[in-house]
Parts: sequence; C-alpha cells; structure tokens
Amino acid sequence: MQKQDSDINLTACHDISDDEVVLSGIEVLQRHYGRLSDVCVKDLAQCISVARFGKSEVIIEMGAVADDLFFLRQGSARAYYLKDGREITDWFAFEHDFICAINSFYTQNPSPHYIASIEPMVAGVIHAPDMQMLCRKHHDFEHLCRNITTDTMLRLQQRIVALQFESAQQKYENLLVKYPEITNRVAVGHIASYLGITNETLSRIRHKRAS
Amino acid sequence: MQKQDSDINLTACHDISDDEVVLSGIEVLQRHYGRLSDVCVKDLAQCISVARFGKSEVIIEMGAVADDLFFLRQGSARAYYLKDGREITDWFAFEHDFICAINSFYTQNPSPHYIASIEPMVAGVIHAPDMQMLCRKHHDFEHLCRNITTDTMLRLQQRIVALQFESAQQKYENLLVKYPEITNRVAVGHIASYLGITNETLSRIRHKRAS
DNA sequence: CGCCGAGTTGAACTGAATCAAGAAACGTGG
DNA sequence: CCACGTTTCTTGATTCAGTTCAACTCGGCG
Repeated sequence: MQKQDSDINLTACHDISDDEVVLSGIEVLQRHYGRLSDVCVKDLAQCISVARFGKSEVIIEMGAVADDLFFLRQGSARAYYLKDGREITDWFAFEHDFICAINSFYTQNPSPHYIASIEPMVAGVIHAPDMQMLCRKHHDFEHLCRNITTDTMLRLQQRIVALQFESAQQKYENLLVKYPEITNRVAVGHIASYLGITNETLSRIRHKRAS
Repeated sequence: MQKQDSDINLTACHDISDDEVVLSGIEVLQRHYGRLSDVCVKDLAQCISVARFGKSEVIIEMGAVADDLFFLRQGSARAYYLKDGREITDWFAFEHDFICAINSFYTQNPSPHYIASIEPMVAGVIHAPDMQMLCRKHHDFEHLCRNITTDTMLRLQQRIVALQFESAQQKYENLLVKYPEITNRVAVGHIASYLGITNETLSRIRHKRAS
C-alpha cells in the first residue's frame, strides 16, 4: 500500500520541470539556512542544473574527484564506501536533503565514497567551483553555506554519540523515529550497514519488534 | 622525563602575555583557515579575551548556555558528558586546537557537555554573539569560520568511520598516531571513554603493546 | 604514614559477529 | 503472465571481542 503511494510519486516526478526543481530548491534552502538577496538568487539559479536518475544508479564512482552537490527534490539516494568488499552506507538523502561525496566535495581529493540513487530521483546540482565562486561573490551565500555546514557538523556529532553508546536495537529505534518511512524506501541491508551492524542482527531485531 | 619538559612549559605559560595569546592565535587561524583583512584583524582582536585555568578545572558546566569558544595557546582541555553517571570524553584540545560546547555554541541551547582543563591552560576566547557579529560585518571572517566548520565536519566524519569499524586496538593505535604524546598528558581513563571502550579493555591493550 | 583515586589484572558473562542454510522477493526473458 | 535465476532477507548454531564485577597494586598527597 505504501508501495502504491510511492509509485504514484515516482510517476509524478517526471512532471517536475527543471525550473520547478531549481526554484523550489532555492526556496527550501532559504527557508532553512538563511535569506539571500535577489541578485544572489539569480546568480545561484544560473549555477544549478537538474539531474534525473532511475532506480539504483551509481551517480558517483569511488576514486573520482566528485565536485557535485545534490539537493533532492524527489526520490532518495545514499553515499557508501567499501570496507573489505562490503558496502557500508554512510548517509541517506530524501526529499529536501543534501548529498555529496563529502570528502571529495570539500577537499577536491578522490572520493572514497560512491553515491547511488535508491529510488528514482530528481535533484538540483551545484558544482564545488561554482559554490566557491558564489561564496566569494555573495556574502549572504557564504553565510548560508556556513549554516549548512554547521548543521551537518552537529548532525555528525549526534551520530557519534549514538554510534558509541547505543545498542543495536536502540540505534534502529532511533533511526525509525528520525525516518519513519525509511523501511518502505530503503533496502534493509543498507540500513544495517548504516547502523554499523550486520544484516543478520538487524533481521533479528526486526523480528523481535514485530512480535 | 616527558613530565619535566611539560613542567617547564607550564611554568613558561605564565610568561605568555595576553597580547601574545591574541596575536599568535589570530596568526595561526589565518595560516590554517584563510587570510583576513587588516581591519578585520583589528576588529577580531577587540573581541578576543584571554582565559587562564589551572589543572583539572571545570570551565563550562553541563546545562549552561555556553557561548565561549576557546583557542588554546598552551595546555590541554577536554569536552565530556555524562552517560549513566560516567564521564564520556568527546573531544580533546591541545595547543592550536579549538574547544567549545559544540551544541550550545552553535544553537544557544543548554550544553549537554562539560568542558574542563586537563593541564594548566591559556586560551583565547571569543563569544558566539561576537563571532556572529564579525561574520556579519566581515565577509572574509565568515569565510574563515566556514573553513573551520568544514574542517571540523570532515574530522567528525572520519571519526564516525573509525568508531564504526575499527577494533578497540586499532582505535588506540590510530589515536597514538594522531596524538603521539597524548598518553603523557591525558589520564588513561579519559582516553578510554574517548575511544568508546572501558578502562579495563584499554589497560589490557596497553599491556599487550608494552610486551 | 595511611588513605584514596587511578590503573591493572583475573574470571565470568553477553551482545553481536560469523558461518552456514533456507525462504522470500525481485526482475528478466520466454 | 508465469518460470527461473539472482539477490535479499531470515533463522539457527557457534564463536569472540569487549563488558562487567571484583580484587589487588601503585603512586601521590594530606
């Protein structure tokens, strides 16, 4: 049933125009991270392109210098890396979330992360050099970027506390609170690696909860 | 013998003048995070005060709204929080490091963290409202702050990977690589909680390594 | 000198990993 | 639209790293 809802959305997403992605993205950004001057908005809009992906497409390969930052309008994606040949999911993004190969985007080094779509997705894209240029040109944009980074930093801080002292079960419970519909949209295996536990352990936790 | 070296430094630290703390702090900041205009440096210097603490003094209490950011010139400090009555160390700072009650500083909420000196310390201090003001006034200072935040974010990201997939021993080894002299300056118990392991486990790891 | 907190050592316990099979779900081509 | 192969998820048995609890040692300080 949940499935049907999301199918409808996925069909609908093809109706979203590029302009709509760009403009609504900028609007959401401003709402969360700080207002921009009209001239800055105009410059920013120039720098944003729109990308569309199907289900489970690899968007960024490990080893590439990945200077794309995606802001999702529709669908979902994940960042992951390989640890002993296993995919470890590191970050999920849904509507109105950012995703990028964080190390590569901010340092221009080859990315240890892959990025892949989960569901079909539509996103606004900005390139790191353009972002740098906009930051240099517009003080208010630099301020907005600082807010985004601060926000991300605090989220990572929270996650460290969670990883260090919560049991596997607690971590799963908390994830469900933060993303109630994640189980309908993301493979269980990806969730397990995100939580730092094995598929088997997560499976057992889910079994216990269901009863 | 290491002890004596640091005793000399500790004595010496009383010789550091306030001006020296402020100016050398600003110099180090610029070297790492971006140049500032002369007028900005002047404004910044106005906003920095100097704080001195003895050994093991609590600097920020849990529950307080803590809008101080410290930049250490000498000595060391740690941020920690209580988990089931036990102190969990979350961040160490040595010379040229920052330390603040990260959540409180950036959100103005009551701090879940304590901050305490470890060794006697001397630090430059800036208050969050002053930092905000300087960011608003000077684009180059906002840029510098963004760089600091980005850097912190990437460090936290690294730490998540480390926490999630390294064994207790690996985590300790890596800590020693990053801070070779930490064992001479910080209580073993603080290191254990920083690594997310018990004192006993760390003790056994150290025993194994010594042999 | 004796206390006290920090660190060490030992023994028993436990949560989660690993290894190994089986069951479901998924999508691809006939 | 169904059959088959592949991937994902579940279930069970065993193992292991790290915790917990408890006793003991050591070095510094009143």
